[in-house]
Amino acid sequence: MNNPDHYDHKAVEAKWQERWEKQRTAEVDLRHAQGKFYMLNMFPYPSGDRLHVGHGRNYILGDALYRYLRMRGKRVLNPMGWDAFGLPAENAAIQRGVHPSDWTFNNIRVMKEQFRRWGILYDWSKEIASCVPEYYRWNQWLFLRLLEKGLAYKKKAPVNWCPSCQTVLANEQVEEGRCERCGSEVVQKDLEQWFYRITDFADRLLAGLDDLPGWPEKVKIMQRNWIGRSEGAEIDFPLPALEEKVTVFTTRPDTVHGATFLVLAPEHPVTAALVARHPEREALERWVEQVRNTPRIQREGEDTPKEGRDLGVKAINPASGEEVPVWTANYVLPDYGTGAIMGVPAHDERDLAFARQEGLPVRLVYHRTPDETADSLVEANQHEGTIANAPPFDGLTSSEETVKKFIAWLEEKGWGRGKVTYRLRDWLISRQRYWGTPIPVVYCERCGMVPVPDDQLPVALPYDVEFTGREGNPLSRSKAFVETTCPRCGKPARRETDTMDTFVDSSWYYLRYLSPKDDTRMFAPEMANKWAPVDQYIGGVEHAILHLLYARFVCKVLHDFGMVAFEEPFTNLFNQGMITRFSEKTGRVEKMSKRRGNTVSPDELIERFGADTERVYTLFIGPPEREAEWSDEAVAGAYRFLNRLWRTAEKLDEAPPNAPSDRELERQRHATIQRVTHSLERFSFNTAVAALMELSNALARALEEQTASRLVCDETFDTLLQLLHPMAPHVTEELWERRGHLENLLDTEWPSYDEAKIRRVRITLVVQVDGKLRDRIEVLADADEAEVRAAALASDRVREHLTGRELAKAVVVPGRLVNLVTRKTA
RNA sequence: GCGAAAGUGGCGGAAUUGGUAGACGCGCAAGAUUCAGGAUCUUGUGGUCGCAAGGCCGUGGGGGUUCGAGUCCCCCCUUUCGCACCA
Repeated sequence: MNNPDHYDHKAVEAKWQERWEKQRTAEVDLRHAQGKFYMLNMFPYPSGDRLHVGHGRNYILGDALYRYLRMRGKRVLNPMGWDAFGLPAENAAIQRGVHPSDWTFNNIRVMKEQFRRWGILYDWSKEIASCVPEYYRWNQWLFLRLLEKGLAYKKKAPVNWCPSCQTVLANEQVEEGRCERCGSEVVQKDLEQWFYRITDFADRLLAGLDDLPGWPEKVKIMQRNWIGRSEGAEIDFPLPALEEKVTVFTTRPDTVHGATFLVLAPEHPVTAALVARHPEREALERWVEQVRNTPRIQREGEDTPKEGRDLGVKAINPASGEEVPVWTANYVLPDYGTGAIMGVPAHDERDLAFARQEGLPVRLVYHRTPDETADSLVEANQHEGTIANAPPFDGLTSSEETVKKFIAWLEEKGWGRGKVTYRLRDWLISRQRYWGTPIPVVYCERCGMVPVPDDQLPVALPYDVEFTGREGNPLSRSKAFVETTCPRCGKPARRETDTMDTFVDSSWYYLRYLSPKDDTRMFAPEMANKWAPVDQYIGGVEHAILHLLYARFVCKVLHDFGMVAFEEPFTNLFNQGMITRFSEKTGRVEKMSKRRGNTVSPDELIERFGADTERVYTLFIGPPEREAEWSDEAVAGAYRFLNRLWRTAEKLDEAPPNAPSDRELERQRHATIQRVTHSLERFSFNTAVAALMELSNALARALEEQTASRLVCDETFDTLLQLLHPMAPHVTEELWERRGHLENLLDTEWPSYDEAKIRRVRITLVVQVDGKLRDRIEVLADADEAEVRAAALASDRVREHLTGRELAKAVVVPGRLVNLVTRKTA
């Protein structure tokens, strides 16, 4: 590249990357935490695909922030690691015959090199990978503690099974009835599975959100919805036929008198009992089976059509004393509330639809008008009116108070009790796959399930395993792994072959960075309490629920164990938006991905324009929290900008010793420092780059027109390099060095601005006619009296109202807001 | 259906939070350079009327508050995202 129009970005970038690596620029001695700032990018999964510029946005953003904070004098820890367990590694093994471990470490090598080429500074001395025994043994250790406390347990339950991935999925991993990873339709299976009791923490997870002002509102709302707290009551409906009770959950116990039927989920145990004694038993069994295997959730839009069967017995509504029929229907979910509801068609849309469809009676509790009847009901009456025919509550109107009175009454009568229900389910952590953390328990014929003792950890994955793609977990076919002895009695025993969900790995990794090599404990609490919680966490919104909820849960557990002093792992959270681009395959602008064939390779981009160009363009593309469309053409703009900067450096010595408009360039220089500083505080990198382009243009113009002095041009240029460094680290370091500065640019102090130099005064002229306010005129000018006058005089609006003589007489005081009261002569 | 965010030139987007709308960049146009293309540089670029000076219109639509509204209030429309039979 001998073209004089371009600087040699390849040489410059290689030079600085090598120097940063050699000097271990990003390494932090964790023993000193004075002025600490812990920032963290979500650690990536080392998949076989090379990172594209869409991924780059995430890391470039983090690095720019890192460099900025460092220049602000913070002691910044910015570590990186690998979320290295997971399905793709195993699939690669099946498809290509590579061992998941070898495949993963090779990918790590490749990705690490990509980070280097972006000029990203991570403290690699703290690197972790979740797939090594030194890491995952602590997953096992934590599992054992949870088991001791009853927070980990095994139960047989209907679970989501992905037939394509051959494993179960957590609720959080099912989207619209499909596997979030491969898109296959998920089926329900009854399996023995391991769970973490996250539901015990539902209230704390909910309350904790209020202490996170640094989190996007959107994420907090999503978590609140996911936890789905609702207050109401459980009510027992006697079922004489079975000599037991059916308990329902409702948020509207005040409508209990209007319950004209019960509906049980098809999965409800009482359903099974009633089906068994039903005359049409076989037909009903077939129907139940079919409902259970049909996903409840429709693709989009409408609800699944309601379908139900009369189970042929009556229950007793305790409030009204009436007999009500007991049904089972597909619109009642088995795992919410008690899996059974009271049907109150008058006051619930769904119950009304079902009652109308099946010809079930409707009974009003609340009346909006005295003559309102059940037949006149067009749609369910949700919240309005006055109670009638529901002694002893007649005359009450719908309110929280009324609900409380009903609950108290139900409790007094022994018919029910107040109850809070959550949508949140326990976290299903078992996976029937090889490439994950083995669950450390063994099964002994004599002792049953026995936890592996701490001193036998880690339970390591065997390397020598066959990956055939046949059904079942490859781990269960490894004799060397499965066959063991009982730690309690020494008799032959079998190991658990389920492995843990990879979200277990990522639920506490931020703590491991703080003592990555400690082989005596999960992490060092004294370090954790010095450096954690994470001050700034950066990652995609796709983790708004899964990862972030689990990490918050585990943090609270560790807090309860006395291992950390805090309850929330991430103080500030930033979700960067996705990069999109037109896809030839789909014909639409979509998220950049290999599958859609719309990726842009940073390797080629860096080859042609350099990493700094990609960085500047990526940060300039738009507000980082929003989605942005990649433009192949617009990249050139960033490239031109950097080259112009390079050329400007060569012209600096042409500036004259003295020049007329120093003041204007000075003003702009200080204003730019202010703008860039404020922009970076708000993650507004796009406007920061714009401000720097403006300053760069102004400097180039001043040099061209010889209007600013050498001294001011030099100062302006140095400031430009400093402010630009977080965005374009290589080229700025190179220019900085060439200008004879001895210290690395990254280690310089962020420039400060002089408010007095940049102040523009806003002057408000109040125009009064005969003592009455007529108009108020604002004039913007530099903080100089003469200029204020000139600006005021130049204002058309002023001329409309005031004569020149009046203005000349007026006293102008420089300041933030100045009133210039005068009177208009008619 | 519920919840949240957002609608500004041909495009991505600015607007010191009520004070010169369209910064910065892309694209486009003209010119310079070049055998040519590309690259680079300079100038121009919201719409409209005008030779020009300048005028008028203009931030999804309609009202309102204000000397002044992209910004505040009310009513609509559209788009995106999240949740969705949660009783």
